[in-house]
Amino acid sequence: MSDYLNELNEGQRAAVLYNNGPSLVIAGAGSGKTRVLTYKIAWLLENGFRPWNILALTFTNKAAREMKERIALQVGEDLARRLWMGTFHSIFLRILHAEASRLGFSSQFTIYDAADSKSLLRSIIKEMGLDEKVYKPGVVQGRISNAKNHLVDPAGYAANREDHEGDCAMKMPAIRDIYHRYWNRCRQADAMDFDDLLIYTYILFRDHSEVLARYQEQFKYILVDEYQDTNFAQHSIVLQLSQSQRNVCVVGDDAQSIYSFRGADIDNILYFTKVYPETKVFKLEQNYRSTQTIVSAANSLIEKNQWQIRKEVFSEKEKGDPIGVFHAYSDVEEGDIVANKISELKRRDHYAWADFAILYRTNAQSRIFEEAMRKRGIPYHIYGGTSFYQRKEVKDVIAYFRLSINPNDEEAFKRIINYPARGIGGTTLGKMAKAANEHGTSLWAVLCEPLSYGLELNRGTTGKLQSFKELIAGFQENILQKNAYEAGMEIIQASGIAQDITQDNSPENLSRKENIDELLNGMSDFCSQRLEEGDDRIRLNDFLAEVSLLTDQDSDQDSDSDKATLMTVHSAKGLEFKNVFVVGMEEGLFPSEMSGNSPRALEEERRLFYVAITRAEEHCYLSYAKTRFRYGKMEFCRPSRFLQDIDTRFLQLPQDILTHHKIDEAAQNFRSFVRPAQLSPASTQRSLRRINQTPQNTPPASGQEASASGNKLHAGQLIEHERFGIGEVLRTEGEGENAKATIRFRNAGEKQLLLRFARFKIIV
DNA sequence: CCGATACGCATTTTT
DNA sequence: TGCGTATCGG
Repeated sequence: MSDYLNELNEGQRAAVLYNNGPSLVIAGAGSGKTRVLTYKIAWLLENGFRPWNILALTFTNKAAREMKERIALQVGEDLARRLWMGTFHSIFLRILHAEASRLGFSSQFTIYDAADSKSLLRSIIKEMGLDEKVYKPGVVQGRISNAKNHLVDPAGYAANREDHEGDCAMKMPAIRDIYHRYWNRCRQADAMDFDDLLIYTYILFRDHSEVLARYQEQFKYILVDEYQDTNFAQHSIVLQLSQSQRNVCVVGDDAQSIYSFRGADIDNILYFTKVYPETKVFKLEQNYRSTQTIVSAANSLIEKNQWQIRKEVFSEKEKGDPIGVFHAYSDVEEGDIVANKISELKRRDHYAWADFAILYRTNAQSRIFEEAMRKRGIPYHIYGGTSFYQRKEVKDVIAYFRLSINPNDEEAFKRIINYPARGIGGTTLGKMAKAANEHGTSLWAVLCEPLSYGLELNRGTTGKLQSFKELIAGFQENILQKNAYEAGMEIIQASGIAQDITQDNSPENLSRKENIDELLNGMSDFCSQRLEEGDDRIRLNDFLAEVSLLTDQDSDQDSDSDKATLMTVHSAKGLEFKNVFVVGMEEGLFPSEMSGNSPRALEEERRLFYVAITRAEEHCYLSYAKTRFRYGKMEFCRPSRFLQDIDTRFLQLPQDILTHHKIDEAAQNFRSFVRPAQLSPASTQRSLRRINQTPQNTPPASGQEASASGNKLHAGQLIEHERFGIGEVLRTEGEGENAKATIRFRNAGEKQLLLRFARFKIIV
């Protein structure tokens, strides 16, 4: 028996060793879930299962890659490589490539990304003469995506009264027709969108029992990671595949289900035991990541949810410090406080910058923290800009690749017909699109024989179309003889892209060139890596298949450098940091106002907060601001209701709450609240609640002491500035209109303010 | 066909 | 407020 079993705790070991039918592993945050999965696979490999008999599904390429690496350490490269391990989408793509003909697709079908699919929908909406203001492509896309995630095809959608009534309620009765057209146009283009990879896999198995039987036979053991994030389609396919052998192990944590807006259905995990009544349930409750205080605080929070699988997560690490709560006067001050705290902690406890993360609910919040960090020279790194493969120049190049592999790819066609500019404009394209639609064929077919589709073009245009056609036709013939890198090189040169981006040395062009070079480098790496592994699938179509399911999260760019991390709570899932700051803890922001009064949506927000807190290993801080700029206006904010969900025994309320008390009295705008210093937990809870009852739209220090010219300031006074917070007056100079004061703010440093403009009130 | 200006609109986003 | 798209003028 392998020694690694000794590295597991009792619960983990039981989960690894059980393989007599379905099992559900409820893995609390930080409980060593990945460890269980990897050891379980290692164990299976050592006990008679062949690697190709094991199917392991994840949600991200990164998760799959990391798990593969860890398994390789246990059982060796050779075995690990032969596992069927990957994301739902990539594994199903592999299956669909092999079985495409049964579904009426070619084996080289294109994958439409979200932008392609939106653009196609936009064309369809226009063609149907519908108002784009009413039929917003994004909303329509959401409806269709949702239908597909629930395995509803266009016929099913049209037949479903509920769906249609929903559309009508949104004044979009034609969605079912759009869906129908969209479906056919994708088939016409030999293209599948991300959701199609799931629904077509389901259809394949549903309608071709011999195919299903073959895969059921092959996959003798199925494992699924992050099961709480599966949607109905994914859940259904797992059931299809596991039906006969019933060796399926799903792992997840219902408390971390935060992707319902993308179709994830928490019920899949909550009711898994209803689908397979003989399911053995394992709970991993020991947290190896965080201090006891952090774990207890998180427990006390998630307890408030009603839809969940109860569990007792505990930690045996040290007790640790309470969770610090900060409040700021403005969003800017919040940034200052957090940045200061980071500097202070680093100095005090000798942390690396990379030990810090700032987590926010929305990307829009990042800017303020960036500025605060930059001001202090703290190196940081932001997750979640436009990813590499979404950059225009990269998409353009890839569109050439796509069209060369699949000439029916309409979106690729539209993208490059006039890039680089070759004088084929909207008018011509419009004529072609009209002809293609009327004849139910592709733009490419029209391009090849413009005359037989009755296109009226002048001679110049005909010539331009002809040469574009020849360009692409040339690629189609050539590129499959070459490897991906050579093919890519040729296309970039021959298409005129290379010339277009080297025309001048403008900074944008330089960066575009860099990106294209990076793409080429990636292609070269792709080829050499596959060759090394003895895999000769290194042609352009192979590259495309891989790259279309890749996202930026996968490229671990400058992870080696020591930088603090700024990201949304969503993107922090699965990560951990020594010190975590969860910022913007305000009503309307976190929880988001979009969740309204829907209890289910609110519970998801609470789970999101749970995810945020449980990222922390040693210290966790929460902060909120009283005012915040949103949509160009200053808004008043109340602290998040979630702050009250955490047992105050685990909180360290604002240290300067005394001063705040004074301020609020002085301003007579806020009700005073009990001093927390000498309070029992219960009454502190009450005091926190009082904060929340602060009238929502109370103006701040509405002018009476504000910056009127008669206002005399003198050194030693304490003031509260609208944006910089509390500060002490160091000195004043000048008279009347030119009167200035130098003020040392607690969190914003020293500032010189022209009193005529400064917005503040005097505290003492 | 490209640039400038206007308008409208705004969570979260593993594939 | 600030960006991305829509439309118009050169």
